[in-house]
Amino acid sequence: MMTSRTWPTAEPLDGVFLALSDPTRRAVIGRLGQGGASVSELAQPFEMSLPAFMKHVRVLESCGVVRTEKRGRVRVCVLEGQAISQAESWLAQQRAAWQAQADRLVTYVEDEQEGVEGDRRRQ
Amino acid sequence: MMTSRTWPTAEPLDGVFLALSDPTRRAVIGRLGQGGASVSELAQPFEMSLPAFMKHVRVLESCGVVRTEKRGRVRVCVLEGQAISQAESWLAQQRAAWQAQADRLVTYVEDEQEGVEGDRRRQ
DNA sequence: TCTATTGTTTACCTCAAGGTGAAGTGTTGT
DNA sequence: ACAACACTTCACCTTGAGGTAAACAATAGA
Repeated sequence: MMTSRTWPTAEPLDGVFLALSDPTRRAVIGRLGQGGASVSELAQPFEMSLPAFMKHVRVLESCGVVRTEKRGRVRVCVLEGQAISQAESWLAQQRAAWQAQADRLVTYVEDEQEGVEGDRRRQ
Repeated sequence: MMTSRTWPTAEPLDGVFLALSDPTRRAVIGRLGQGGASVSELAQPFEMSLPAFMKHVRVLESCGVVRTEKRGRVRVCVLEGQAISQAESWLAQQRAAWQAQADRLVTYVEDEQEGVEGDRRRQ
């Protein structure tokens, strides 16, 4: 229940990745990649009540993936590239570290293999 | 309550991003970037019961981010690069689309601005 | 063989996520 | 003025995520 934790809860990436974990919200992001849109415009493809859909918008907004602004009675939503970029570069870093380590492993195994082959030749 | 949905629930990315939304699990991924480790080795830095930690491992495993294997009494965990790569490229795609559209917008505004300046010159 | 180590299972708790319907608020267009 | 529109708020429900404690394997090492 997170009574005591080594790191402060709710780091920025928590929210971004949580937001990305829902297909509705990923679809919204995809749509907003083509340009801004109103809430009802965004909601149109989904079989879901408006209040439910608004929650998704709020989730996207509160983690900084989407910025919204009220113009008259319509709320306009636009993508905010920075949050997505941060998530992307975290992933890139992890993959790079993993790849580097995997390469070292392969090199090590190849060296071992050479050793074995050497032994075989020596037989 | 997801009684009816346009897309099938539980797409692969759902699980991966959900897994990434927890700081404990991100830390585990970071650790596994340096190479494989046993569960208790991984759990050591965390103030958390072992069963609780095992759940995190299972989450990482069931979405394909981590592969585990039982050797004797110890369960060895290793990173599986593919799942992370897929998440990464989804994000890269979204950012690219957003950037392309943002660039088009800037171009459009610049053209408008030139028009205005032209009008100003004509005054 | 006995004991410590390393998980694993079980039962349980709490809270937040994602959804609903119904009623309310503020704008816009006629 | 007033009807239609585009949210917004409210009260509520169900499920799953993340955590606990305690008891139960199964393997490794002395």
